[in-house]
Amino acid sequence: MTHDPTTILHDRLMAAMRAALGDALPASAEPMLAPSRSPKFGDYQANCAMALGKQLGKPPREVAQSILDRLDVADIAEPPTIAGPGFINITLRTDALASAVAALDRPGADGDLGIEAGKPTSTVVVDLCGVNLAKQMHVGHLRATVIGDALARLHERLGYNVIRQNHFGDWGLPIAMVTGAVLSKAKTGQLELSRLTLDDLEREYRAAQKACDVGKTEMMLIRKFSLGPKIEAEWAPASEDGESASARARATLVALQSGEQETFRVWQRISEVTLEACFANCKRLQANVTAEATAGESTYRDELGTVVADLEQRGVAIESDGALIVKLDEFGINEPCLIRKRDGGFLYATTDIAGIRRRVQDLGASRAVYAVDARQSLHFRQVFAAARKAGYARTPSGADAALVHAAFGMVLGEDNRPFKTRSGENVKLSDLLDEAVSRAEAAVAEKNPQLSAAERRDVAEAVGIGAIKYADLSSDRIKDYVFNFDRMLAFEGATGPYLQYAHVRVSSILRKAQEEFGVDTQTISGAHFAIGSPEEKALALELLKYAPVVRASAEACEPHRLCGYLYDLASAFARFFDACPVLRAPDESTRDARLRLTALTGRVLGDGLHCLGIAAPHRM
RNA sequence: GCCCCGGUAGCUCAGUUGGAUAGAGCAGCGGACUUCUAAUCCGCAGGUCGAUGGUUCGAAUCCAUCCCGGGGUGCCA
Repeated sequence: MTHDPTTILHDRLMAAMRAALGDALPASAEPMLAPSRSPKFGDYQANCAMALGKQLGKPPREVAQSILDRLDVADIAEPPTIAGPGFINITLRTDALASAVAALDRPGADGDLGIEAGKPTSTVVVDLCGVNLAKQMHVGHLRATVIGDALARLHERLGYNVIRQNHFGDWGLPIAMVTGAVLSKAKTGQLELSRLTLDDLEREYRAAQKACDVGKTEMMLIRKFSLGPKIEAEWAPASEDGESASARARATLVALQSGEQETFRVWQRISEVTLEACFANCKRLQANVTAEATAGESTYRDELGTVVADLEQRGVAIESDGALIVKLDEFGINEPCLIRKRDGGFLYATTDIAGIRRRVQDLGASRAVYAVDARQSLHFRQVFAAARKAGYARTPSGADAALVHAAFGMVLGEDNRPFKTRSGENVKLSDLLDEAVSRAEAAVAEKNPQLSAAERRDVAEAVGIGAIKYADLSSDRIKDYVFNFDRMLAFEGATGPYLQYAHVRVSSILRKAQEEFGVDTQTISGAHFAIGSPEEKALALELLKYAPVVRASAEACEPHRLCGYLYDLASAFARFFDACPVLRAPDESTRDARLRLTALTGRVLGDGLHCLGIAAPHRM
């Protein structure tokens, strides 16, 4: 039997509504039960009477009264009251609140911390990270990695079978350009493959790209504005250089595609070097992105032809101007999805359609989430629609898989422009992490000088990385956000460190309880909850919200909801901490009750931070 | 041109299927430490929710039309 007051009150209200209104009750009617905004309105409020009053043409207060007349909640609540236009305010009985909180703490029918686990699982695929071959990770990847990993963790926590997909950009012409460049430099001994670094690769990538681009824009402008044969002739040699570089790249691509050994081996080595750095960054970010979760675009190379042929054959795709497109007017999208160029080449939409097909048909996803830049929004609308049109998004059971673009905004600098270094370069992710950690270390050294050097480093790592992650996750992901070390690492206010500090205070109390009184977690979990003070009550009510918040956060793919909740919880705990002495409580049973409340708060904070991928240290 | 996303306190942001007096944090001012780690807590002040109309018992939230900012828009990814 459940102890969750929300469930109980919901069901009782529903029953009372039926009894009061009978057949007149609209089928869609809901009690509209929600936690009250302010303690003066009770603990919960039901807002259904106003809506029902409107639908039935009766005064809302009358409707509320007739529901109350048939509402039986005496076992868990004080007598409900009607307020304002027809709000039903409900205050829980303290014994009911205590047993509800106790149920959270005791895995059972309500699950651990109120989250049911072990339900038959369905599969959710989360696209995240999205690094590119031969390129450093930068701030853009930060969001794709941090948000994607948090969404994966949220779903995992709810018992879904989660498959992460690091959609690695390791295929195509630009990739062939670097591969060709590295290959020739390796041959001449200018580069040693075994000592290849990501910095080498990035340098080669840029050089190769420049070599192919040379003269290109100039020639385009000369022709566009008809600047004459003389100027054209001046630029012709440069343009030819660019052309021949591009031709070499195309030749390399052909070699790569046909699996020519030497080229392939170099490409593999480049891939290895890139991913090694990527995994190191992810590990440091505490984002679970590994080799098993990485599926390069190259892994689709044999599927693209099949997919395109299938689409063409079934008339899903049609020819237009020599290209192959999927029209999407029926989805309200004017721009068709281009899946094959006039020259026969495939596009990134082609790969992404194949990606949906793989996720749903092969991996068995009933939900595919993409943590990708909001600028790709049209692209995903097109690709999702095209996949639906093709039937690739239909699961074996015949249901439509949910396709979700968890779009996020840009990271901005203080000037409200895209976050760049002073020289206009992308900021390397590893530099960003280094700086956050070193700033955190300075702060930790100042705040807690007793820590050993080794412990200080560990704490700084947890705090610095946690600060960046919380800052990234805590506002609505669709919005751009301004990156500011001072603000995210400021140890006051709604930050990662604040949450971690709350967790540390819990640990500290529990440690002392053990040291001073020999009270350990076993003993505590047997203690009775007694909700006395307003601070204890507020904390208890906050704890009850945890499970619904995790569910809503995962459902909407919005980690910021959990962030906001954890801040509220940490701050309810801080008020409790301030007002209610635990170890120096007036008597032993109060002490143990408070210890248990403290321990439970610590568990929820730790669990919540874990869902966000933020470390929860025991000291700081 | 068309499409998408934003606009809430000086700054950074929340705001559940429309609900009570629009909430936090920072910055400002004033309090609380022989500490369970003050990386905290309490109080004060701060608002034309971009604008105007509409829908209704009730709108930051829904509808319409504008304004401002950002992004995207058929052969790059």
